[in-house]
Amino acid sequence: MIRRMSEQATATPSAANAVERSGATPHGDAWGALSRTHAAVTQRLQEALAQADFPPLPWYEVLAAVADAPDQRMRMGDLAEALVITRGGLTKLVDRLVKAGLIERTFCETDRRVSYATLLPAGADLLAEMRPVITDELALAFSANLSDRQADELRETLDRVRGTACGTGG
Amino acid sequence: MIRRMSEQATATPSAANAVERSGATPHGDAWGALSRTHAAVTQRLQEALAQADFPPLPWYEVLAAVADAPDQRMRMGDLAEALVITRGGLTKLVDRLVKAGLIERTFCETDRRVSYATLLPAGADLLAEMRPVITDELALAFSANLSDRQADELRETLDRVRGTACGTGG
DNA sequence: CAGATAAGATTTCGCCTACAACTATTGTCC
DNA sequence: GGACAATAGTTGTAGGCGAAATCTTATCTG
Repeated sequence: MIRRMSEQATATPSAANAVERSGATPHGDAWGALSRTHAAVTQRLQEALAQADFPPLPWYEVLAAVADAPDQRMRMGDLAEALVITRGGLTKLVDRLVKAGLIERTFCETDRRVSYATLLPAGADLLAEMRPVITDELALAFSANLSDRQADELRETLDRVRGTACGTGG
Repeated sequence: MIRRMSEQATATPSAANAVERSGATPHGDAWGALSRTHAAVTQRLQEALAQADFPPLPWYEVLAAVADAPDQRMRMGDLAEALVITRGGLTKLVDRLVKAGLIERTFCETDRRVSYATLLPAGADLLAEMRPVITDELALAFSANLSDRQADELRETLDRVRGTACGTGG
């Protein structure tokens, strides 16, 4: 592990004094703000859900995504991509929701490889209860500070960044 | 678990048809963009580090934070807050870095409760190697799409949101 | 139609993180 | 000065997530 350490650790000790501060660049700062803001808001959402005795945030994300999809169902792969988690992780996440009776697995008849996560009434009802909690917290964090116009600009800016982060090859 | 389900699931079945789309609000959209962008960029950074045979992203964050601190050392609690992780989690994260010889634990003589994570030369050198990888990826994602001025505005906007998310009590 | 290749999903495994309980030190109040 | 609360870190435990291997089904090719 860390093969480069033994190579360079003693080779360039002067580097220790020449460390550039990452915060020196506007982009590094922007990334730091993005990262910390995401963490802070996520924490808030999780706390709010826990306090109301609701399931954790990933459950909400699954329910919300599936509910917004046509026929209130989504292919596992698409759902994983939407939540930005791996398919393996999603499989088990969906397992828990199925066990809780919130969604069910349905299967495609034309292509028997694909399976859907399909919303159940209990899931829709729970989602309806959870949404206000999330919405209120987001309103507190965003609406309180940003006009609708600003929020929209923020969204657009972030989407642009994400587009590059996803599309452009490394 | 999920006590509210049994209460409401059958009580308000009509809610299933009255689900509001979270994407309908500008703030919900902004949050979605923030969340997905963070995930996408994080993934990029992790991949870039792994591809260069470097330690994972949290290690970089520790090294960067400590390197930027006065005397290149930070109290555990402050470090945990800076990284937005729990103190317990940080203890073990620091354990790994100590074991790898990148940082060391030092202690405060005036208050013997506090311990510092202190940068070692090997850590500084490794950081110097890792920084370009991170910087390049961030430049790709941010500089390519945003002017310095836009990046700065983005940072300010996010900080404002974060301020509310942290400060306002829930 | 048989074999090869690709795509979708699941399973196995191990690491990492949060949560809660615990220890040790410091501060406060009477 | 001693009891109690508060603060700083660590530890023990459980659970979630990612990486890679596996299994099944589709599709392509001769």
